[in-house]
Amino acid sequence: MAKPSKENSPITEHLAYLLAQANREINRQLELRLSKEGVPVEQWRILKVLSDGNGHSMGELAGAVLLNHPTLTKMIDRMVSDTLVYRVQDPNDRRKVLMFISDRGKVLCKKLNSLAVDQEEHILESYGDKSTSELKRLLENLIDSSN
Amino acid sequence: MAKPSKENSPITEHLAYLLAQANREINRQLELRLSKEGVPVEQWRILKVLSDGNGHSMGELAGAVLLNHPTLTKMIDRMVSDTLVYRVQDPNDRRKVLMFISDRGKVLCKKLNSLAVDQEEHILESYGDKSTSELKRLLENLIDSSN
DNA sequence: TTGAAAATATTGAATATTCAAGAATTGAAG
DNA sequence: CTTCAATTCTTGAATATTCAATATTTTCAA
Repeated sequence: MAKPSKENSPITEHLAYLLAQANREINRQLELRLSKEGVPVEQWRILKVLSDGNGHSMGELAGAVLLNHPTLTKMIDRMVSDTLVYRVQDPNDRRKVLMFISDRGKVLCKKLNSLAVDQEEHILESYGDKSTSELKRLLENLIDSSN
Repeated sequence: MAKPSKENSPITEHLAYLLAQANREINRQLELRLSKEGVPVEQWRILKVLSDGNGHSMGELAGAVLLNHPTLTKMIDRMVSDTLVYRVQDPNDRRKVLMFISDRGKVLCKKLNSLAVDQEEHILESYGDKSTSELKRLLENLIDSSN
């Protein structure tokens, strides 16, 4: 009897693959909803983080919304053109730029939040309340243990 | 006392966000290992799927390795240049192209598999055996329930 | 205080991905 | 049969992302 070796196990059994697959699917669904407002998922993330009303530096934002620094800069450029957010130089550290959400951004963010909540509720229905919260817990732990 | 409304919950509590964050982190780690052989994660996936020795059509492959069709075509072009894989027209349906792994591809795939297994073992150590298998199970269910 | 190193954000060129259109083949209805 | 729609893959142009280099400001040690 051959020993079961991980090297030969199908890709569908790798955690990295399962995460990628699940992420792709859930993200696709969310994308579909947000496209009603013509906004990519990343912009929703940005608006949501900024909607606490505080100024957030680019570096901080990049980490929070899971984007590389230059990618974020260019996305913010577009959002500034659309007057959803605006830049202010940090008075305490002039290397930094603080990002703020505009009134127009707040209005859009509300609409997007409700579309996103729609999706979460759809997941709860088909996947179950218990599984969902258990999955969230495990993901949080995984993220913590990876730092 | 204000009602706790999902619309205002921080982004870190959304399943879509947790999945994206976990995926990004685990993928980053895997990327780091595979970079030892100078191979992107997607190419490892392709080689792994093809390493069953059978021919796989482009459409089938695209689904299995989580890539859009045109993106896969261009990645396969590179891998053909590197003689890791090769194309054969499907004799039963000449619209299709069957992809096969080459001997060189097989050798590379073995090295990559062992790097990937290293990572899985590293996760098992820091995150735990039980959590990992439970997380995998939940992810599989989520994926199933999304179809 | 000054000068070198570190931190922060942006830019431009190189790469990669995506969208829409095209080419080839098959299926199937009339 | 034949023609028209559907399937499969590729291509080219438009977009987006990334890498490396740059500019600015701050920090901190000498």
